[in-house]
Amino acid sequence: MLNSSADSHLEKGIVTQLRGYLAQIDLADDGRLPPERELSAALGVSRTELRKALDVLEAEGQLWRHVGKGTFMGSRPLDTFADIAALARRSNPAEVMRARIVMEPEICRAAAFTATPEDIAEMRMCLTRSRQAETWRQYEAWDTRLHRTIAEASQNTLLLGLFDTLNAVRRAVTWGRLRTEPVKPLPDHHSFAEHEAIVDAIEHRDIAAAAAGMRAHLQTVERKLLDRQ
Amino acid sequence: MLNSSADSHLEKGIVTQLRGYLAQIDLADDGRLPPERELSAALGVSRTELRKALDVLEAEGQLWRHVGKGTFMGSRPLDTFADIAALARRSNPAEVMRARIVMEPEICRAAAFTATPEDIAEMRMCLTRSRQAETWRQYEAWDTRLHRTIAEASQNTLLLGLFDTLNAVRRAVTWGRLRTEPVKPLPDHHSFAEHEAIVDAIEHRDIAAAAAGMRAHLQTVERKLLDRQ
DNA sequence: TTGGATACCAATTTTGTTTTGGTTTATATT
DNA sequence: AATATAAACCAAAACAAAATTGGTATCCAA
Repeated sequence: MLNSSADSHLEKGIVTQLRGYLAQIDLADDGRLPPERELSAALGVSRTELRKALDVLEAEGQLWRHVGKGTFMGSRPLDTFADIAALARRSNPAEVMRARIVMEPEICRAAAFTATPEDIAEMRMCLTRSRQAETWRQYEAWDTRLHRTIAEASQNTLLLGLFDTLNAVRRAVTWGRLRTEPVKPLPDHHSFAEHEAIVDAIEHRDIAAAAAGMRAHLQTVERKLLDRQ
Repeated sequence: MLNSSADSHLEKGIVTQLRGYLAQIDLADDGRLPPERELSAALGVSRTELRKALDVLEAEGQLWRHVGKGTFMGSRPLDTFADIAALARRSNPAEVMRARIVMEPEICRAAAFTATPEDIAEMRMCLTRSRQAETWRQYEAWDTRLHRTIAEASQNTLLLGLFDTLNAVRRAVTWGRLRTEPVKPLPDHHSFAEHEAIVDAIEHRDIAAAAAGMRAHLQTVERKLLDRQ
């Protein structure tokens, strides 16, 4: 009654039966299909045979499975590493600057639309404090706060969240050589004028100038950083 | 509400008592101090009075509190919400589209520089598969994969990480209205031609066209999304 | 040897309970 | 009248217990 060809035919039969079943049911929003125990009962096959059929479909890339989670149609979601530490480990200062140059000018453009007088007042305070800074640490604190205030002013919580993530990675990334420079920021430090140009542009609702100013500023930072001045 | 001198003297007494207590105990390494109910008993003060004293210290920035968590010494950690769920809760579809329009065109520009032939081959496969899609679910899977392949091709792990974060938020955000559209993507769906224009630009190393194509594509998506209904 | 039923495992999700800061209300107390 | 106290209640968060789920091994039968 049974031979090898009949066996494979039987298995293929279950696979096609499963294919039909999957095509007919409309699965949940996340593409999850019933647990194996239910599915085997619904199809009238043993769990062992069902799993063989699922193995085939998984090998074809039509579905993916995970213990405790379930079985899902489509391709396995790629491991999205939102973990700051993991990101910082794989990244480097050059990438951080690239990412800043991608994101911050556009965030700044949005901020020029939506910044409130309070936002701008806080930006101006950051400018003043950063000029008064007695140490590089203080300067960086006010610089960081200025950039974040601009991101806040965009009034887009998602962009702000992405900015924060980027910032956290920036802090976590290993920068190798550090401030060998003069102990305190000199009055003619390039950032001062650039920062003021940016805030001016935001205050005057000059969208293009705001974005361009931020881009120019970050490119200067990048150049100073990578060229070793 | 103003206090008489006698009242403020009393309250200050509790505040100083609390200060002494906090100086003497060695708190856990997370800076957490005992719950209010314990603390009030330990100090022999009613919870109401203790809370007034804690209000003072909190206003001074010496500690911060959060329901369910507890009371902690030091300054409240800057709420850098890299947490996807928290981000999704505060965000909305409009912000997601804005953020995509900010990030993806620039990522696409970078990809046009650095994409390998293998990257481009995978993009082309995504194009083909998305055209063959029999359901919206399948289409979206290949659409998502195309966009991520482009992000991968930028060869910037940080930008890729930010892209993944954005994508995770996109999936988690509540979209309200759902597919009322035809059961499967029609052959003249706008995305097909737009996607192909983007991949063509990347393949020909046309940096500007790649960025512009992606921007145009996402703006079309945004328009379709927000205008209708 | 093959297939089926069963039990078990570890990862994960779901559910329920406890804890915690915040708030209100009734009752003394002065 | 003003205010402190105690108690109860709330929602957010943490914590713990239970139920699911894919993966695997075992035993049994055909």
